[in-house]
Amino acid sequence: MDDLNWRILELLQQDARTPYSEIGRRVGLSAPAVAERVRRMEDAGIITGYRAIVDPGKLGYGLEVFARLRVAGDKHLAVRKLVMQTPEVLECWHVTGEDCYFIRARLESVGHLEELLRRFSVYGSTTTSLVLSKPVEHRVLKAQGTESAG
Amino acid sequence: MDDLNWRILELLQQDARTPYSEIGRRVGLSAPAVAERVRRMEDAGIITGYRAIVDPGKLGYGLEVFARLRVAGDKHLAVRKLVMQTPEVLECWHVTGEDCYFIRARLESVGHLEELLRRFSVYGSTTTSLVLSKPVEHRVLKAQGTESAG
DNA sequence: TTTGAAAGAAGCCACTG
DNA sequence: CAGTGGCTTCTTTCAAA
Repeated sequence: MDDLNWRILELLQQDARTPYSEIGRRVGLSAPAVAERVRRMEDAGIITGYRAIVDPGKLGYGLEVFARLRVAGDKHLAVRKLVMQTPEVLECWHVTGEDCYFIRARLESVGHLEELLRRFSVYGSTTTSLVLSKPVEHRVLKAQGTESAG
Repeated sequence: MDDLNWRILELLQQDARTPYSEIGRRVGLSAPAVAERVRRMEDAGIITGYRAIVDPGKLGYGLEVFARLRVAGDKHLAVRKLVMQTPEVLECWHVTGEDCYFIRARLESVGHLEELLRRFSVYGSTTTSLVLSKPVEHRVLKAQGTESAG
């Protein structure tokens, strides 16, 4: 991971569809050279994929919530299965602390939320927070100080 | 948002670089027709961008944490400014409940975490959870039931 | 890593249902 | 009015140096 790779990575994080030719123009490399560097970062697992970002609010999911779930010791497998099978759950983290699972979900309505919480409360107590706004949404990962990885 | 648009959206969420010709093949449309539908979803704000997904762990940021921040009434602007200026913060949500801000950050070490928490504790008390694993990481948003938006 | 040639994809247009 | 097919331009890929 030299400086050129970081700059390529920044550009692709901002717009995954930037043509290699334009990336090359900006970082001072030919298109095939950029393609080769990207291929290597993919192979190394540094770049794990390319995604279109959609706005759930525009698709009928106006409610975003965090539900923190406090789970009894032997229910973990069941919880994992439930979150994986629940399409409303956009992300789920297993974390340390009293609340074992952080669940971020997108819902159509408050009724929809109540239904979701009922499904989860089988496995423990939930603490729910509505998302009001997002001061930081998709931070682009940049090189900080002197980096080396591999 | 008809069924075709949803299928196009699913494919682009899975791989933002899927060629329109291949999307067309899969949904039964010509490439220009797909391009036109994508353009309209972009214009409508349904698709907000395309991003390369990177693995911070492969780039020296082995620690992922949630820090919940409880903030006094008049410190909100300062907190927003701080999270926006802090590169370690990947996402930040302003939420309802006792903890006003949920902060997801990527760090190099425990020492790095301590330093980050010190910066935030100026504005309130923090509750930190280490991320152990992610049962759900990037859920693809799909049509549920009968959808209509616009 | 670069260059140059070939394959492929995207954008533009007139035309069709 | 959305979709198709052909054409042009740009991009990617592969070979060779």
